[in-house]
Amino acid sequence: MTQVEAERLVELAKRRGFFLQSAGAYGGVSGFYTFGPQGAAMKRNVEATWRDRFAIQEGHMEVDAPTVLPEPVFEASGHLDGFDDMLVECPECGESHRADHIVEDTETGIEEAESLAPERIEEVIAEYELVCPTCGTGLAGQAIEQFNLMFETTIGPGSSSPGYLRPETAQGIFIEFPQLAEYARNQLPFGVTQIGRAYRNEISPRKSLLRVREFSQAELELFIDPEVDEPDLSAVGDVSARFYPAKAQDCEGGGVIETTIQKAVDNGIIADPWIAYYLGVAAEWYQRIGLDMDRFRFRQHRPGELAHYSEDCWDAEGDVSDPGKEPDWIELGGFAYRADYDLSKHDAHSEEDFTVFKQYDDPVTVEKPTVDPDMSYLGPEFGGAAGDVADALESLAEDTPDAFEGEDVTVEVGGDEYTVPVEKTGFAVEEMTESGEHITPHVVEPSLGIDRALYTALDHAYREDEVDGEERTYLSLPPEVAPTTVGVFPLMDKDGLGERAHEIADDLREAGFAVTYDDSGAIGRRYRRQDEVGTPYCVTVDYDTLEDGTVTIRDRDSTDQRRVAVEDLAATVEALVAGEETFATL
RNA sequence: GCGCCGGUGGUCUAGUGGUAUGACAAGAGCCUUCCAAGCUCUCGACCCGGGUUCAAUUCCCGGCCGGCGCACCA
Repeated sequence: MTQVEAERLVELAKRRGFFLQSAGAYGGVSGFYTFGPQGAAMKRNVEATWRDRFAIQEGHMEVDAPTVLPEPVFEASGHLDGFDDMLVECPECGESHRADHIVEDTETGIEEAESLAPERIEEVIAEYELVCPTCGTGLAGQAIEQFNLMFETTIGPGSSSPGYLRPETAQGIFIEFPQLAEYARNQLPFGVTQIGRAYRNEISPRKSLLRVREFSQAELELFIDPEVDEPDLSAVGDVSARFYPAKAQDCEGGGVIETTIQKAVDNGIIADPWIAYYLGVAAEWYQRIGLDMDRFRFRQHRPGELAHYSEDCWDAEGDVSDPGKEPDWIELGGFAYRADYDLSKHDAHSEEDFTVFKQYDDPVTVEKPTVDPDMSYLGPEFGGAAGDVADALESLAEDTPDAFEGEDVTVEVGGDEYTVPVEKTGFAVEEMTESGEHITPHVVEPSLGIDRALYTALDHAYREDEVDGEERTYLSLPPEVAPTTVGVFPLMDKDGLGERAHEIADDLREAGFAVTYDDSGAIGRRYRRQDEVGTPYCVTVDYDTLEDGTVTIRDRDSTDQRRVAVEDLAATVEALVAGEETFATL
C-alpha cells in the first residue's frame, strides 16, 4: 500500500467498477465498500472457487446463517466480554491506550486484565499510579472507555431483546451444531462451511478494502474426534509453500522456509496434521485465484498471539507492496485448532447437547453404583429438602460408593446434615452395558477473508506494459475469477459484422460464459478496455468470418491472436479456461 | 481516537475573494479491414455546515471523507 501502484489499482478499481467507497453522495462512510459490476462478478467467482475447493471437493456441507443473532449467543462465545477494548485517554498528550495492557505491563502482578471490570482497572491505575506510556503523565482518575467492536441492534420493538451483527460467521455454525450433527448422521468427522458477511465496528478502517467494517468471510468448521480422526495428508503433501515459523520471527534474520506440506510436517514445522492439511488446501486455492505465491506465506502465531484455547495457529499472508519495495504483509486468513472450546461453551450456556455419541467397537460392561431412594420415606422425613437429599445420595453413590456400606448414610445439603438408613436409599451396584460415550468434537477452523483475497488477487494481477509503443494496463487474472471471460467485437459495425458478432456473443452466453459485447470506437480501444478488467480472451468478427466462418481470438497477456472456426469457439474457450489447452499451442 | 497533510466533472488535474483550466474517459456523428489514431459536436465538478465579506470553491472554525504516522486489528 501507500505506493504508487496501489493508488493506481484503487483508481482503476473505482473507474472500472471493481469497488468503490459506499454512500459517496452522502459524504461517504468509512469502512464500507460497494462492489461494482466487475467486482461483484469477480467476488462471485472467487467465492465459487472457494466453495468448490473447501466444500464440494472436500464433501462438506454449506449453510447460510443469519447475520443478526441474539445476545446470549455472544455471551456464550465470549465476544461480549472479550471483544471489547478498554481504552484510557491521556489527559496530557491525548493518546489513547489499551487500559488492560497498561495494567498488565507493570508491577501490578496482573497477567490477564481483559476480564477485569473497568472500575477495577481504574482502581488499579490509581493504586499503582500508572502513567501514560507515551508521555509519562499519570492516568489516575481518567475514565475507562469501553469500546465493543460488535454492532449492536435490537430484535423486535423495544430494547428488551438485544442482538448483535455477527463479528465472524463461525458462531452461526456452532450454535446449530446439534442439528448439523444430525444432518451428518452423527458421524465424525464432518465439515460445515459458510460464506457470508461479518461486521466489526473498527476504530479506524484503513487501506481501502483491507480493513473494513463489513466484509465477507469464508469459513470451514471441521468437527473431528481428536482421538481417531486424521487427515489424508497425501492429498496435499506435495503442495509447496513458504512457511514463517514462530521461532524464525523471534530471532534476527529468521528465515522463511519454502518446502512442501509433507516435509513441513515431518520436520515439525507444523505441529498439527489437520492444520497442515488445510494450509495445503488453502495454498492451492490462493494460487488458483491468482496470487503470486512468491508473495505469499504462512506465518505461525507467536506464543503471545495465540488465543488461550488454541495450541497452534497459522495465518495466510499476502504481500501487497509495490515490486521492489519492502514487503507489506496483510493477513488473508487464519488456521486454528480450536479444540472443544466453542462447542463446550455453547453446551454450557444453552439447553442443547453439543456432543456426539461415540459408539465403542465393543460394548463394555461396568459395575455402576446406583440409588433409587424411597421417596415415601424421604418426603415425610425431610420435607422440602427431600429432593435435594435424593440428588446428594445419587452423587455420593457415584463418587464414594463405600459410604453405603454401613447402616446409615449421611449427606450434606445446604449446610445441614441428613442421615438416611441405607435400606431406604435403594443403593445397589448394577452391571451396566455401555455401548459408547458422548464426546465433544474438536474443531479445526480455516477462516478466510474474501475481500482481502480479492484485493490481493487484483494487486498481484496488476500489470503495466507496452504494446506497439503504447502504454497498456491489464489485470492478469485467472480466467476462472475474471469478471468477464470473453469479449466479442465486430471489427466494424457494418456490412453485417455486427449482426454476426451478436450471434456469436449469444451463442457463447448460451454455452455459459460471461460475455461482453462491444462495438464502440476503434478495435484497439476495445481490447484495452477488456485488458483493464482482466478479460482473458477477446473474439473479433471480421470480413473473413463472413467468408470462411472463422474468428480471431486474442490472448490478453500476450496480445497474440489465432484464427478459430466459429463452431469450435465455445469448446476452445472452455479448454483454455480449464487449462486443458494453452494459447501458445493453439 | 490523536497528530500531520489533503478533498475541483466518472478519473487525473490547473487555478481563483467576483461560479473554474486541461487531459483522459463517456455519448452522437464522420472516418477506419485488428491493438487507447484523426476530425466535429455533446455531457459533466469546486465534500458538508457555520463564520467573515457586498460577494467564499478560495480565508477562518467545525464536521465528514481520504492518505500517512501513533494506537487498535478479539
